[in-house]
Amino acid sequence: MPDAPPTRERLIDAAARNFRRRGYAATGVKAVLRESHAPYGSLYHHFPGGKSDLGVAAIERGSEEYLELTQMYFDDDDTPLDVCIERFFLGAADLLIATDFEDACPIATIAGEIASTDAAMRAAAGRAFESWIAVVEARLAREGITRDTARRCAVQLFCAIEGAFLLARTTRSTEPLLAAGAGVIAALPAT
Amino acid sequence: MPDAPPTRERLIDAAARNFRRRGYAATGVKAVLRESHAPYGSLYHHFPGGKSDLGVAAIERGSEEYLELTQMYFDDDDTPLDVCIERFFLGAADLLIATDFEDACPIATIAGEIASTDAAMRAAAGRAFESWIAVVEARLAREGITRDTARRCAVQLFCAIEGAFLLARTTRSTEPLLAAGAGVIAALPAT
DNA sequence: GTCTCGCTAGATCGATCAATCTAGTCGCTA
DNA sequence: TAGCGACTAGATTGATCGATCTAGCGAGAC
Repeated sequence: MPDAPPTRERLIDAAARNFRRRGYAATGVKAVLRESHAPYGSLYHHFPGGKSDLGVAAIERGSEEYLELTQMYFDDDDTPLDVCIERFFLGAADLLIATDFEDACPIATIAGEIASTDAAMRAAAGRAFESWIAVVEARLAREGITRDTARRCAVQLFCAIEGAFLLARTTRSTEPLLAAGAGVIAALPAT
Repeated sequence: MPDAPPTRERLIDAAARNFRRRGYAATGVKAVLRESHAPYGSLYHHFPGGKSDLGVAAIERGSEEYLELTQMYFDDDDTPLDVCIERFFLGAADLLIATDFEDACPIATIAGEIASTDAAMRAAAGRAFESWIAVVEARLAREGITRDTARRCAVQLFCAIEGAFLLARTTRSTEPLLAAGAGVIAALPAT
């Protein structure tokens, strides 16, 4: 494997994109293969567990992407907390507009589908949420907010944005993202 | 159409249950037919548009169910608003526990799957959310909260609970529901 | 050189998919 | 009782599903 984007990466890319937009069950492995210009053999070489393994990899890929995005917004302690939150939700709204309400959370659609049916994928999605929450929780702690409250506010923030993504994609409006962001800021403990 | 629970109702029941838990794409019409003890002919007689028509009906069924639930919590003006909200989220947590994290929002899983692929179902899900929001918005208005703020808080509440449902099912924990509920109460305008 | 092995390649498999089809049953009206 | 429309019944269709299979490529080891 010299340098170019290798087959395994192309497979995960195509899978993640399709799973996020169309859903896990609705996306056939053949479509993923076609998009990534890979044959059957490659898929089952890199992912012996088949579609489910590919799903886990796609979730982990999305998890890392969104973790970096979250860090970008919340690890900058020079920006006031409420501004970080506002920008986080506004950025999400911009992304939705830019992709015609197709790309929102990279793992939400999959997570909803397989929460009750695939333990491995469910666990991967759970780890993703926890890693994102940890970033915001740490920032809140740095603001001097107590441990329990920081945790609660961080969890609340991701509940708010995930729900807002769902309502926004469903109603084709960014209103939910704006309302949810404002709500999270309003619920911060008084400093 | 006389009175008894006819085939059409059994079809919608089975479809709604399966779509909500396993997802729309992952549920075959054959499974729905089997569970509702109905033959192919009946499905395409009652739902000429096939699976998609059945999906719309399942969303509308779920929409009505959850509308009634929301009204049960928020139309009682004798109970203080924050208590209504707390009970709403606690009730959701109880439901998740009781169903081993299978039954949450009746339309969330479907909505996430088809938001970018099926206009009719997406519109039905959008109408559902709007109808639920209207109930809470009206209650907030009755509390003397200004029109804009009432709307924002109502939207925020459903963002919070939908996101909390997703995180709760994914992490198999009711913590997100408790955190989200507390957040919505904390974000209410001071009275 | 030639052997090995990571990887590509795609034909092929049985199962299952949503949907269509013809046939038949039942209750109502005339 | 004859006829009609609403509904049930399920065999069948072609497409597509995820997965397995054998075959071969190409670069490094020795």
